[in-house]
Amino acid sequence: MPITHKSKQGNSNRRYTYDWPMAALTVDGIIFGFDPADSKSPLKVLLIHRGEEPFKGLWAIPGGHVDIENSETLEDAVKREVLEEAGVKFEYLEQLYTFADPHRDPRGRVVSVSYFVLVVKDNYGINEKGGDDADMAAWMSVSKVTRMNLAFDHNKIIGMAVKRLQSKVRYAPIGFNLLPPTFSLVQLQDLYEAILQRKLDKRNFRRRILSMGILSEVGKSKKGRPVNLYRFDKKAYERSLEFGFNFEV
Amino acid sequence: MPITHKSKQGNSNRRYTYDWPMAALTVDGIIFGFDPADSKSPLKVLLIHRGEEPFKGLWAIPGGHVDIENSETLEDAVKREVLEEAGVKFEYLEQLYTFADPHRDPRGRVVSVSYFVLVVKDNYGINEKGGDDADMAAWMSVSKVTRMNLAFDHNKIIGMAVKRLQSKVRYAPIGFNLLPPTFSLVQLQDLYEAILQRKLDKRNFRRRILSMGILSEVGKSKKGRPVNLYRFDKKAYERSLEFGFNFEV
DNA sequence: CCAAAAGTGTTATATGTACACCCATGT
DNA sequence: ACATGGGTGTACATATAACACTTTTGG
Repeated sequence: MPITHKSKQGNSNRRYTYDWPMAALTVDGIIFGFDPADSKSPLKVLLIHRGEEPFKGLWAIPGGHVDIENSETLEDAVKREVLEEAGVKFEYLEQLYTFADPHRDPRGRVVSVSYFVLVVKDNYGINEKGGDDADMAAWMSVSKVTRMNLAFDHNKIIGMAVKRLQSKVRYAPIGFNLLPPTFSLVQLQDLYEAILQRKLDKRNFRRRILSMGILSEVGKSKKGRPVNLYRFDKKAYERSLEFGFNFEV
Repeated sequence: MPITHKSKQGNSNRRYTYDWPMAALTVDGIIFGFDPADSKSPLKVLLIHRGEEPFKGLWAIPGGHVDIENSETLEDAVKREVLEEAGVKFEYLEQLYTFADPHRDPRGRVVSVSYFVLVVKDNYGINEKGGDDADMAAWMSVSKVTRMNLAFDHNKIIGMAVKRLQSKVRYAPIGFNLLPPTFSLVQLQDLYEAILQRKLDKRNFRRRILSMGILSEVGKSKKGRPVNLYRFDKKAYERSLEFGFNFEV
């Protein structure tokens, strides 16, 4: 039975006893970022290089145990883990799916509630410790990651997260969470093209986005040819919602 | 990182001890059924009347513990609980959301993975034990349930399930799982109107559904005026999918 | 003056939406 | 013969999709 494990520490405080075996509860955060500098595949996901077994040497989604003792919520656990393991603060968080296959972790029954996280990649302060064997964080292109062999069932998890991002970005204004507060329409379109993995018509895209009335103009860029800059106007968006408005790209 | 330790204390009952407190893992099934006999509010959800504390006397969603000892999957747990508690076999099952608020159950930390279940209501064999104090199952109108005070956080759960049903029924052919294998277009439209809570135009609805080419005619009803009967043609639907077809109502 | 990237309208086609009467049956 | 509920087509409005050139700047 997979839940049986020898104890390693002779004197650990095993103070908590139950009538039945219990599952461990963890959270995982699939952290997406957008890096315009990589014009080939700007959509990134943050992974951790595992320094320990199981799956030592493979890349994995950041995550860890929920602190039941301190009544930690799942969302707080994700925030904590993502900050600890990846040094990242995020804008947008949403529960993705719960993975609970009995054999997904060779150490025992581990239930993972996965969360879908969007960050402005500029804000990162991740631990990119060169060739070190310890845990190390890195932004990797989604297109590359989906062809890698990841730890645990993390290929499946990332696959689901990417699908969710692709579908949700089309009917909810979540993409803005991947951009700095102020952005150009070209940047926004590049973001959508990276996520949806197809080219969009420039004029149709601009007309559609602008006609929604959820962007505010905040001036022009100073360097180079003046570019119109916008910010996402959350207030205007919420006002529109009340009149049955539907965001849709 | 030790996760679980199992030990026997004495010979009588097995005790399981851990280094940290653990959360209990349960599943809940929000079971929807469609009852054309109730023309006023035909969309039903199956609830259990609680015979014990906490929340004794209130109605709740059927559910229960996952059998970790026997490496039960979450889906198997839902199937088992729903069959045990409600006597129902179902057609369609999908994970809805994981509810894990630290105080959602007064007895301790309980994480519930909820599942969204569709059944053909004719097939039921539920325990409707009159005025008994024991657990008792009943089909209740969704419109009524959303105005009742349910046990635990079950109002929230049902609210989310109804929203999911409403959105998903529009872009996936899941509604057919609430109807008998053979049905008329009028029945199908009644179903959609009950779920979406608005009237649909008869001619537009029929044209749209038939033009998808995912229904097969299987003859006419014998009693009364002849009514065209159809079945959902899953094969045809899947073939269409490969050519980029999108179900949408 | 040339390269690079931002910005801008019009037209054809497809899709969605509104709407009212006839027909077959059981009573 | 009448009440009930199933069945059917058209016209108009709106939304989508395809398409190429001009402008502004820095080098």
